Formats: sequence, C-alpha cells, structure tokens
Amino acid sequence: MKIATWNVNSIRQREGHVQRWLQRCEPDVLFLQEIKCETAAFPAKTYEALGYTTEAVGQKSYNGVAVLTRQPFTVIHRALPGLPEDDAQARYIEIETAGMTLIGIYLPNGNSRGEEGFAYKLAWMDCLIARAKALLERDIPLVITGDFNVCPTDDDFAPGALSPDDALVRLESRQRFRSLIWSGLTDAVRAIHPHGAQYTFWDYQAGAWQRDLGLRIDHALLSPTLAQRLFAAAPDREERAQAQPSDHVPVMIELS
DNA sequence: ATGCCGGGTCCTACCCGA
Repeated sequence: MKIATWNVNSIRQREGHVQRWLQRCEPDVLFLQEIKCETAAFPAKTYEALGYTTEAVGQKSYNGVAVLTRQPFTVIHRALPGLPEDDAQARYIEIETAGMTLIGIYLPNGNSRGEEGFAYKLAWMDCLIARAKALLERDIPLVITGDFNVCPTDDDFAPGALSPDDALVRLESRQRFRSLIWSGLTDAVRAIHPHGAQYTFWDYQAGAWQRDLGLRIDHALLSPTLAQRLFAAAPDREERAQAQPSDHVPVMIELS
C-alpha cells in the first residue's frame, strides 16, 4: 500500500506533473495541497482516466486540498472539526478507505498577519491534536499526512535557511508537533531515516535547490499498527529537478 | 536579507507563500 502527499502549488500549473508522477510511482492514495482553485475547477477527469477516484476541497486563489485513490472511499470531513463554523479556508480532508482513516492537511504557515496569523496556526494545530486523539482512542488505523509547515527539529532545515523566530521552527509550533507524536503517532520518514537531511521543500529564490537549502515540512504520521507495517518512507527529490516544478516534492510511504 | 521566484487575481500592481 503506497500513500503519498504533495503540495503542488497550483494544480492548474501542475496538472501534467501529477499525471506523470502517478504513472511513474503508482501510489494507491495521493493527497494534494495548495491546489489554488475552486472545487469545480479541479481536473478530476485527467486522474479518473488513470483509474483514480478524486475528491477536492477547493477555494478561490489560495489553499485547497484534494485526494486521489484507486479504491472506493467515504468522505468523512471536508473541514477540520473544532474550527469556527465560519472558517472558510480549505485545508483539511478526511476519508475512510480499506479500514483506515486517512487525513490530508495544509497547515497554516503562520508567518503572515503577525501574531494573529501565528495564533491561527496554533489554534489549527490544537484542533488537529484533539482530532488525532479522538481517532486514536477509537483504535482505528490512522494516517495524517500533508504540508505541516513545521520543521520538527534542527535537522529539518538547512543552516541559514530560516531565521530562529520563523513560524516553522518556533517553540510553540514544535511543541504542538511533539504533542501529535506523544499522542501515539510515528513520524514515518524519521522511522525509516532517523538522521540527516530529508528535505521536502526548496524555495524558488536565491538558488535554494542548487545549494540544497531545503526544509522538511511535509510529513506522514502513523498510528501504532500502521507504523508496524511501515517499510519505506521518503521524499521524491527527482520532482524538484523537473521543468516548472512545485517548490515541494512528493513524500511517499509504503505499508506491507 | 524576506520578497531575489512564482503562484494567484479586481488585468496589473499587489497579495501570499516558507
């Protein structure tokens, strides 16, 4: 079973990239972030032609998430439970398939709009922690994957790539990421590759890719029984070298 | 040293990302 996540930075700009990656890597499930289009504009037919069923949670201009799967699935939530009813940001999708709950997230960056923007990030993370705990208590196999916008440790960004007060590395962001881990979830990439750089993002600016000034901010977290089935997990760096790439690369995990 | 790139949209100067 292959489950992947990819922040594509506009699906309209990356429709063909995703199509080719599906054909090359053949994931069973792919979560997308930053589709940057309304739900009706998601190019579902392109991926249906490859045998995938899709569900998009879109929004004009910003954010937007989607999921593509080869097996039938049930949509459980199109927004993170616990957020205010009037929160219209498209950042969460939760499905059930093959006896598992799978969640795709685009977690707020937290660097915009000053402390108010950072507070929104933290409130969003608090809701995610509560949702994870509720699902873990039910003992259902669970995957939470996507763009977390958190570098969990200092091994997760190139020296000099971020300032110490960046929202991706601030204590409050990391404390909440650790809460997810302490609630019983396993960081899949670090389970397979405990040390060293496993970057998933390189800025378009200042030659960040050529200089390997990357960040590890796209993650997959697994409940205990799924962690026991984990045998591979890694970012796919090849995609960053393609023409007109996203600034993020796919991260894929494989379960026996 | 955040706005160097690259998306988006009120179509074009400005907002946003990490």
